[in-house]
Amino acid sequence: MARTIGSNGARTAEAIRQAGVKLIYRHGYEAMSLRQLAAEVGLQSGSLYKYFENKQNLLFDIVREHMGDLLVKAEADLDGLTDPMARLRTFVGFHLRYHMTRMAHVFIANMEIRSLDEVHRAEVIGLRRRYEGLLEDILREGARTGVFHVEEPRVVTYAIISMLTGICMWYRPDGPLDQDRLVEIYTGLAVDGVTGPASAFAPAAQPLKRRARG
Amino acid sequence: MARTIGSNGARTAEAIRQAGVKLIYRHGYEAMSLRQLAAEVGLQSGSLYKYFENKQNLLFDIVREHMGDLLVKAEADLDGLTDPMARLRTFVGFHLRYHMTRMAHVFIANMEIRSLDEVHRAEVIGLRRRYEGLLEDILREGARTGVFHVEEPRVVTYAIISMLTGICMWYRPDGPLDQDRLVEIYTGLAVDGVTGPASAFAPAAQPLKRRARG
DNA sequence: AACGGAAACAATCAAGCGTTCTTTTTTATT
DNA sequence: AATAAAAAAGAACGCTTGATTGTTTCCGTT
Repeated sequence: MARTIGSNGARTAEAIRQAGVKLIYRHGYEAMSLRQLAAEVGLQSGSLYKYFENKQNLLFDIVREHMGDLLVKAEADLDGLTDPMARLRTFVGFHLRYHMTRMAHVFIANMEIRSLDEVHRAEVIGLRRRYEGLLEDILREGARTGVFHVEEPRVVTYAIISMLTGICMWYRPDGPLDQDRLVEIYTGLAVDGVTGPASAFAPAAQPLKRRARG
Repeated sequence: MARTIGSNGARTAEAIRQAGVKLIYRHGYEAMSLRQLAAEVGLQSGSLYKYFENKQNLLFDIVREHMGDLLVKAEADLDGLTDPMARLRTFVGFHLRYHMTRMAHVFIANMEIRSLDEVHRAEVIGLRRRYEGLLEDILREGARTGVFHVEEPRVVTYAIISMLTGICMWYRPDGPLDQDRLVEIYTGLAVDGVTGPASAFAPAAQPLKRRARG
């Protein structure tokens, strides 16, 4: 056999992409072999090289497209909103919904950055930094106008994004709580976290019996 | 050559452990080869098998010990405290400090669970569940006594733990903020998040221009 | 109907993998 | 000093890996 009946380059390319996401999500980039990937799509491993330069580039393509998509869509959602509180709520809602519907992509983009070579990694990290910058700017503006009590916007940005992204680790579409409810809960946590009184003070020493010894 | 001068089993075992953590952290479990690990310790790859049964068991030993340690030390820190607020602050402080001083272990334990075979994974997940249960119980008790406004303790547990654990992704000991300051910030976020008003209501529809389309 | 390019197969390569086994050297014990 | 045990070397194993190449078949266009 050689070219198979009904074969179509565009369709195969998309199938490889999807299978790649699935397998990298499940086994990790290094652990996924190209023969495994080829079998998933119904090809021989050598045929994959019609669709990417090498294994590394497959990963890079997937991750970069994801990060670019995330950034563009977040900016679009925030576009036109000026009130920091509205922007924060929008950001939280967007981030959560995006992550709940693309868990595999998100997981890969966050976890396999280390598997990218230096050049590719730098580009992806740049995109991520721009994305984080969206939230950081919101927090700075809210702090400036006094709506938020945030002394360290950078740290709080990391904290909130970690909190939201963590939903990828356990969310299941058929779980007891639907997406809207989860967005409510997380939005409440984020809003309370940046508006609450505790972060406005330098708190007294914690009532610890003893410190963590770890 | 065979046995090298000054060689000592206990010391080598510890060196292998440490090098294993370092390499798995840096490259991932699958990507770390035993020849790489052996070279790091100054051995031949075959000699490693005096110290573990196989590669899988090395990972399991590292992860299980970490999770067990985390659980035991958290329980010790919380021991004797009854006030939910004090317990929450203690938990947050413990978790953060532990994660700031053992970033590699934590990262491995969280990320390489999927690389464990079924039996080992089940045991590790059980330990993790017990650890999460500590916080969940704190939240439930606080909600019962009315100090906390938490409707979904399970979800909020995941949210807080993700937020805290995320510090492993960026914390550097030589950064501008010291551990105490970071504990303050994160504790403020957590406390405000569970005591603030927003989570007490079913919030109105978000002021979104449009929903995330991801 | 014929042709050129697209699509996939099939075979191959060197390198590296985890693992096992035997041998050699060092250390500790008597 | 002799001996047993510990520690590591080193060679070998069967396999799989990512990657390359040449060939064959199908398809869309003219």
